[in-house]
Amino acid sequence: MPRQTKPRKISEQGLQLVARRFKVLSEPARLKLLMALEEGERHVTALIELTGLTQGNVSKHLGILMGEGMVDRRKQGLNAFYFISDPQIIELCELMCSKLEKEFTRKSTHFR
Amino acid sequence: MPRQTKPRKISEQGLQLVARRFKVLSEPARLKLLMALEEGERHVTALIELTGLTQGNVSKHLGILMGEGMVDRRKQGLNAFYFISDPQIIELCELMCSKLEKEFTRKSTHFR
DNA sequence: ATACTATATCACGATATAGTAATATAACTC
DNA sequence: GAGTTATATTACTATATCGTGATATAGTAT
Repeated sequence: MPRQTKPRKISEQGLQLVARRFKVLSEPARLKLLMALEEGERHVTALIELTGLTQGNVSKHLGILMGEGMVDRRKQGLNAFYFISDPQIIELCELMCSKLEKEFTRKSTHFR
Repeated sequence: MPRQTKPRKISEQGLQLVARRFKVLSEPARLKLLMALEEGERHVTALIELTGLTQGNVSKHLGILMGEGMVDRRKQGLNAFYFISDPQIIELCELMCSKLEKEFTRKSTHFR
């Protein structure tokens, strides 16, 4: 089957940007946080409970996610409410998940 | 705007699998290799030239890509021809690229 | 068998990143 | 202001992974 889309020409720098984005998604802790934010904004303490991560760790990873523009924050009093600022990120994760699901389902049929 | 898809429930193990897949894509060297394979199979020496990576390094990264089932190999005499075994991987990269492209294009308009 | 080529693997040093514990900051309450 | 709570930041250790150089393996040719 031939390809539908033409190969894209990407510079070294472009590749590094792409790699960095993927790297942000390559950490279970950050994926956990993104999933916890899927249903709407959450403040840090809630995220600590939802994810089981420690406070400092949550803060750090949220910082990384924010640095890449995947989440943003709204401060209100003592609380910081985080939310997903780039819904396409969730799509990417969804795609990867359904990919894996299909893959394993397919493989499992080899044993029936 | 409300979400179209329901949040997915993923176990700790599932998250780790997803993270691992993303991690494979989080390396410029491996992205370079995948891009070089986009137009069809290539043998290792060709990949060395196309990517500018060293031989050992190419072999190592191809091994990692193969370990995750993203590429596969066909041996023919002295040569090893690698090819993309999971076209969806390319889709994922495409998605990330076009995402970044749009994002930067949009940002650039803020300065006109 | 020897020599040669293509690829894979190994051992290593250097770097990056995760997690933790401790501390700093900032907003609120009294 | 003193005390308290929520979050951010810092310093540190441990681990993982990259790239490299050297070596091993396997196919080919003479």
